[in-house]
Amino acid sequence: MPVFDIYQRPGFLLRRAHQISTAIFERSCAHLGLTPAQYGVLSVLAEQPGVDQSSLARALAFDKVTVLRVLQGLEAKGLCSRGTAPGNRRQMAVSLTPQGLELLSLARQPVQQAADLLLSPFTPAQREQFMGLLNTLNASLDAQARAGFVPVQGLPEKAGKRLPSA
Amino acid sequence: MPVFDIYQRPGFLLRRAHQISTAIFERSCAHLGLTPAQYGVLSVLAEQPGVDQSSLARALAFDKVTVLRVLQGLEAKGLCSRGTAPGNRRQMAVSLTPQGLELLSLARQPVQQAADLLLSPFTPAQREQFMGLLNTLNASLDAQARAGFVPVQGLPEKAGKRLPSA
DNA sequence: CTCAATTGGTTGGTATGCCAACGATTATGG
DNA sequence: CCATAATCGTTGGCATACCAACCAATTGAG
Repeated sequence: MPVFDIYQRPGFLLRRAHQISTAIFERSCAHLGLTPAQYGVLSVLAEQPGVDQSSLARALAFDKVTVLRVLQGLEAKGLCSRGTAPGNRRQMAVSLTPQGLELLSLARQPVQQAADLLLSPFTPAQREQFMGLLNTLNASLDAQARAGFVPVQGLPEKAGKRLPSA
Repeated sequence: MPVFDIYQRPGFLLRRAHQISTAIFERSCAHLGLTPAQYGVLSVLAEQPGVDQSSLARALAFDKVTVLRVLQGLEAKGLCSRGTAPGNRRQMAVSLTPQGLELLSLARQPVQQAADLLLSPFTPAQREQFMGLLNTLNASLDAQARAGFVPVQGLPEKAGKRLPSA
């Protein structure tokens, strides 16, 4: 009789790893009151000022409702602002406020520390393997996810091809 | 400037992989109306009839409130039953109903198919690597998680031999 | 150009994952 | 033995992740 089989299901291991990951992130950024989702939104806003909510959701593979709620939270804290997009009255143009940009810069270090801690059980070679395997899984099974993913800036490659590099 | 850096944060990749994993699981078990969390609870209940809710939570690394809510859902569907534990009036003894056991047996196949699909992007060697890396990460960073994890029955050779009170 | 299909944002609902706090009960230490 | 600790279940609240449905606006087909 091996170990209780649920403990060797890939889904269970992924759930636990994700649970650990968010705990580490939130502890690193506790002094900033920043969650992983909020950090992701701020990052995209810094890269694409004025994006609409649907594009923002796709850039992070979030549900559009989730993006709406995260934005409402950020807006209440004065970190971003929303307004009807010029040229398309059904879109909302979202941008960082100066405070949002400031907070994002303050977050860089703790976010990096969180990532380092998360990978700390691995050797450098294992880190490469780990990231590579996750990228492979995510790219291959992209279509299985319910939330669409259209990476920002990468000149969305439709299916497969990554690393724009040029 | 490489790819937008958030896309290479391990936390982001883990989040996406977990998102894909749950989507696959729920699609596989949609005809049974079973979520990953519910399947986990049913599995532990089958292994440890009469467990209390806190032990159940620890066996799955769930928050005790999450376990409570999942159990309320399962109870409403007639899949488990709860009652004051004999010998300890503050504990709830939880057990599977015959329907719960039946549903669990019906779930085995789709759950296995979900796991196979999740690992389908990998070669057999990569599957070993992937599971191994996740196990290493989870074991090493166990203390970072907010929800405690006490595996059931597994005789885990990692830190802290548990072996419940006989 | 007009009507149908699609898209963008919102609302409301369910499920998971946390926290803080509470009463009840049990376990511990003096 | 008794006062205090810790534990168990519960409630309420917040954040993420979905779905379904809706309306307003835009896009496309004929």
